[in-house]
Amino acid sequence: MNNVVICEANEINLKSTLDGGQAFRWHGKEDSYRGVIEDKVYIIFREENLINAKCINSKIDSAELLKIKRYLGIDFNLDNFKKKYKKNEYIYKLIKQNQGLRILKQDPWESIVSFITSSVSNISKIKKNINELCILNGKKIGDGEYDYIFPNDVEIIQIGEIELRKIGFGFRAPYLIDAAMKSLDNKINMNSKNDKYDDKLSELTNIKGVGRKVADCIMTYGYGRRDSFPVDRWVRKGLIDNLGYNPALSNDKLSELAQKKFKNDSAYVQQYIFYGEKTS
DNA sequence: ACTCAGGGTCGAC
DNA sequence: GTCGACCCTGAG
Repeated sequence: MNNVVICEANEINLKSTLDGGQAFRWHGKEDSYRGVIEDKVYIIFREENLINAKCINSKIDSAELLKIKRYLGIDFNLDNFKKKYKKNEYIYKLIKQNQGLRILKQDPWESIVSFITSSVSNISKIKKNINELCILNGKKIGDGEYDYIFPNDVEIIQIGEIELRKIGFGFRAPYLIDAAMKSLDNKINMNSKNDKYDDKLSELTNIKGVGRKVADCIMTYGYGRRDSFPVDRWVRKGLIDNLGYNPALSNDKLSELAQKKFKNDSAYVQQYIFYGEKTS
């Protein structure tokens, strides 16, 4: 189990990034988290002023180091982003307060399942649902409580709506089955990079249980898009209370307007508003 | 024991 | 565009 250095400690805040509501399978606290990326278990931790990673399944070579960095979104230049919003008092304050908060690049399928699950739920319940789903699927890859591979579309169909309801997915259970069927039928492109936003939006909102908000989350965290602006109740509050948006507007309309204003910074601006409003 | 709300969406009007 | 229904769970 070799340690590899990911970056300097001030480049990424592990707590807000790994356990702040964009991913639901990282367990730990403050400076050390354990979780699964694809089919391997990693521990990502701070030591002195460096962020390190180790893998319990195999040695981390240079290709795998790149994979981890890509997952953690280390390539995004937070300094430039911060400078750009120096004149926006509210956004600048949030960026300073939450230095090192990054957007992860997760697996599209896992994001689809996770954010369908997130509807009218809360982070602790989403984590509970998602982890029980992985445990039920049973592909264990380590000695830890949560060391399981995420179920694919076929496996979710095999588990079935009844079992999903039994482990607490509630009305979201049939939505997950619908998503799995569409994935299996190749109705969802898992590799799309340069799709037009509106095309990707309609592809995703075709899935039952996926409206604009959930689709925006999937595009942000699963497809690595930066032009999507998910608006939930927290982001709504931030936009209205602090950026002067009209409280009469729907979340969908707010998302559309914010996206127009922030363009390719949309995802990051949203992330800082979400985290800031939720933790204040 | 009872109410309330949590990273919304669906279907019917 | 508006409105009730939808499952479950932890907090107060």
